[in-house]
Amino acid sequence: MTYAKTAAFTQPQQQLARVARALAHPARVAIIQLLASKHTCISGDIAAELPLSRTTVSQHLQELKALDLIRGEIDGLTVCYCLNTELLQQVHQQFTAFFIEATSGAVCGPDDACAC
Amino acid sequence: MTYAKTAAFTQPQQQLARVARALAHPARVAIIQLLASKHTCISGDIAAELPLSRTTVSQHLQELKALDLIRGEIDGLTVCYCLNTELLQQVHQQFTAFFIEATSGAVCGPDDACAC
DNA sequence: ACAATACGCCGTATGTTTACGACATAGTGT
DNA sequence: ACACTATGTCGTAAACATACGGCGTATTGT
Repeated sequence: MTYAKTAAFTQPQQQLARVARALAHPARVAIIQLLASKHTCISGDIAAELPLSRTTVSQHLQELKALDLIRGEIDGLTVCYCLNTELLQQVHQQFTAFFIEATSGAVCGPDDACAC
Repeated sequence: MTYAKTAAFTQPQQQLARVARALAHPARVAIIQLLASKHTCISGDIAAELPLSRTTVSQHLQELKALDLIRGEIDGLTVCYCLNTELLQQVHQQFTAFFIEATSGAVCGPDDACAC
C-alpha cells in the first residue's frame, strides 16, 4: 500500500509526472538526443554510444517505448528506433503550459520578504 | 557500484534529468501548481490540500527546495513557500531547447516503415 | 543445417523513492 | 512558566529503479 498514491491526483498531473519520470534519467535524455541527432534511426548502436551495458540500454529503450515516446521497428536482424515527434510535440506543449502557469503568477520576488 | 552511473553523462543531460526527476511525482507537480494559483504563498495549508500526510508533503517540499525551485521563509510559526520563478523560467528554456532539438530532426513519420 | 550476430527477457543485487507515525524544536498566546 | 500549534527530522517498511550477466529466440550468411 506504500508508494503510488498517484491515483489521488488529477490526470494532467499524473500525465506530466509520467513523462517527467521518463526524462528523469540522463541515459534516457541522451538516447532521445542521439535519436534526434543521427538522422538515421540507429538500433543497438545506441548501446555502443552510451557508457552502459547493452542490457541496461535496452531497458531504458523499453521504458521510453512504453510511453510511446520512441518506436522500434524490426528490420531483419537489427531494430530501428525512432522518435515519435508528434507525441514529443504534444508533450512539449504540456510542459510549456505547465511552466507558463508556474511562472506567470504574481509571486514573491527573488529575495524579498515573501510578504504573503 | 550499482545505480548512479550518472556521472558518465554530460552536465546538461544530468541537469535536465535532475529537474525532470523533481517533476516526476504528481504531488510535486500539484505543489507547484498550488503555489502558482494561490497568489498568497501558503505554508502547511499545502498539506491540507493534498491527499498525503503532512510528513510526506514536507518531504516533497524539501525535495523541491533542494533544487531551489521553491523557497521557504519562516514567518513566525508558519513557513511561507513560494516559487522561484526565475529558476523556473530558466528550466522552461532548457526543456524547450531539448524538445525543439528532439522534434526538429527529420525523423521517420508517424507510421511509416522507418526506412533508415 | 550451422555458426554467428542482434536483440529482448529473466533473475538478481543493490540503491533510491515514497509514505507515514513518532519525536524534537520553535514560536504564540495566556 | 505552560499548554498549544506549526514544522521539520528520524526511523522504518514497502515499492520501485538501476545495472548487469546469462539465456533464449530469430535472422542472416555459408
